[in-house]
Amino acid sequence: MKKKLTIKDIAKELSVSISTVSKALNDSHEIAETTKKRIQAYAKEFNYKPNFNALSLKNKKTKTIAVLIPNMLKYIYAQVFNGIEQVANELGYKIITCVSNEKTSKEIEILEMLSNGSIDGFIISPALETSINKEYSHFQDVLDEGFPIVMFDRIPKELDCDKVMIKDHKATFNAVEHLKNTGCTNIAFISTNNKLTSTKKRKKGYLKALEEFKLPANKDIMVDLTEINYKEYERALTPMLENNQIDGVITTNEATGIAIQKVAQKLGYSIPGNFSVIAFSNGILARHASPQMTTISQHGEKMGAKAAKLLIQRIEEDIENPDYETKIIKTDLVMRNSTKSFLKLNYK
Amino acid sequence: MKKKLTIKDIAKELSVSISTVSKALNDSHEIAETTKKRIQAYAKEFNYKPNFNALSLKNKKTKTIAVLIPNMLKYIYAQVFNGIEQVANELGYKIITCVSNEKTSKEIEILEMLSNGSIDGFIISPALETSINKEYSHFQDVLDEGFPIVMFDRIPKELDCDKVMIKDHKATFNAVEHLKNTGCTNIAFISTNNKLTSTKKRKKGYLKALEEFKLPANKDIMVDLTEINYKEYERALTPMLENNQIDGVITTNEATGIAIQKVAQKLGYSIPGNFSVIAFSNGILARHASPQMTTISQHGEKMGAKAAKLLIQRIEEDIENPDYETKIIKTDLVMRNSTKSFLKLNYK
DNA sequence: TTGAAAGCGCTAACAT
DNA sequence: ATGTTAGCGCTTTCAA
Repeated sequence: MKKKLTIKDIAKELSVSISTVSKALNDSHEIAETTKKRIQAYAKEFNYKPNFNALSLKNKKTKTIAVLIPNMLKYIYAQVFNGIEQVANELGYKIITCVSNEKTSKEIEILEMLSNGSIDGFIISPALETSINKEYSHFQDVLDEGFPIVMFDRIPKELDCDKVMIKDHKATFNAVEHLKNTGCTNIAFISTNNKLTSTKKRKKGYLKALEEFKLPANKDIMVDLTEINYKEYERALTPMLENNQIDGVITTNEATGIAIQKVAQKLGYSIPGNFSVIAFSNGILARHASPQMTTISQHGEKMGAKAAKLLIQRIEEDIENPDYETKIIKTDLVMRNSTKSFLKLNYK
Repeated sequence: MKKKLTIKDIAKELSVSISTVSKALNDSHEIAETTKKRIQAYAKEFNYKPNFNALSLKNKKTKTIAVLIPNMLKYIYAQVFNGIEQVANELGYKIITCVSNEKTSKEIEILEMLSNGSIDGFIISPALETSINKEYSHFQDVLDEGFPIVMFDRIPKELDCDKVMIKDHKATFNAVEHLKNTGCTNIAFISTNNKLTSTKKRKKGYLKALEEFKLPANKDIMVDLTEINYKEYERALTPMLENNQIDGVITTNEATGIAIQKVAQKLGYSIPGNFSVIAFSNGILARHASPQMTTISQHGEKMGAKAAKLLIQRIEEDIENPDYETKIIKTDLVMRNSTKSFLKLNYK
């Protein structure tokens, strides 16, 4: 790598002291206008840039945040990343992006690697393994070292830190309400990770709504697909539709929503004529499905943006034991063509 | 932020000199085994981690690479990111991820921000705006400063640097060949960014194949959808199918492939019975389409992995004017259900 | 075998 | 208005 221009070089070249150069470049009032101009002009001409590591070392601030997510290929995480990126960029922060691949061991490695002054704080959605085993000590360690963390999506309630989350139970409750309002009477629930707290909450909201609206709660039409590859979804779901009179389905992700649509169509149902589908996560699949799928939007970008704002605020206030906040992002039903329309759409 | 443990602290605590601690922690042979053990034990107990910025300042190496992509929401870029991430992680590198949002100005900003010692090198796919206007001077500036760059996907042939690319013309050529082999005789071509070099090459390969296989080349069935929102794709494509006897289509991306499938189905075609589709980019949409779509895989993860390896190699060899390499990633046809099957599948 | 000192690039308190 | 110096945390040369 080519040698970079430093203030020392400039000082020597212009026959002034290093500190004069430093002050001039920082536009200090204690430097004469003329020398300032001279120095600034030189710096500009030769494209001087203050060395990042020297500054970070001095300031004990890197203006860099770490984003730790389970998997960038999942649209929701890419959306969250996008939200974070926008805010970070606006506020002059860089992002170091890391992927846990749903492995606790990888998370530990990453936290270890980054808690050495590389970054000022973390935005994290824990790995599946971590969430299921509730192994949060590595997060706690990092918190104890004084790093601010903002958790999102899969949130350990055991950890005392800032959080950005959605109301999963409310989201499914609203989805059931909409299905009921558009005429569904036998609503199924399909999940893909029933050990995840968020999945449990989603199911809870579903059950609550069934009760509230006096709809039948039938275990045969509550299916969990954990451990089943998405290629097998259709096969796995066929019996449920064959053996039950289902007219509405809620799924905890898009791929499952698509699968159930295909199965229903194969069995002769018409969507949304006599079969409605609402899927969690307003991603790219729903928009391209046939018919386009009504979804529960978790507003990934908004989540990311909020998380980034919260984290950067914490970093910059830099106080010992702050009052941690939990921000709630409202979910929305994004109406498309897998559900009938209903005029009164103000679920709250 | 809490104060971190430094070698100075350890030195004081154990009543040895700073340099002894440094050497002990680096397992230097010039330190007595007993003192080494003592120091290492202490460091371990109190979770000492060498300060990243101090090391980077000293070594003029950050073990960090920048990834600059147009948009993380596009699956292909998320795939490339994934490939980069895996290799980088393996080789002990961090990744700073930046998004240009297809804007040249954002690219310039980002390069400016990162070329100050934050990172050791770049992996870049230029923004649309940049590619179309062939405005590459900001990349050249960074190269001139001595930063290694690996370009992928959209490649400026004007720039002298390492590159990882696919053979776009060969890819479409093979796609046409497969369609011909499975009985298609009137093959359409739909693109979405006809100003992009890669799109031009794809079209060239298509035309070349038509010629080679003596298939009709009809301008009415070569459509470009630049500037048209994906929601309008179906409407925009309907006339072409209505007014022509088309039995095969190649599209330059997945969303367009899905759209043409829907239009064809609406017009009564059966896929792949009398209508075949091959789309560029083996992403998530193709797998969930009805029918599942045959695609041209660009092997995003492989591209990313190769780019990362190449970049890190350049960083670590650190020589003035290396012989830049251009690596070619082979594309593949991923056979699904939007094309008929054909036994002899060895296109080369 | 251990330690003192210089230096990476920068800032800032403290002279001059 | 400008310069000297110490120090951020670390490595490394040189001296003891």
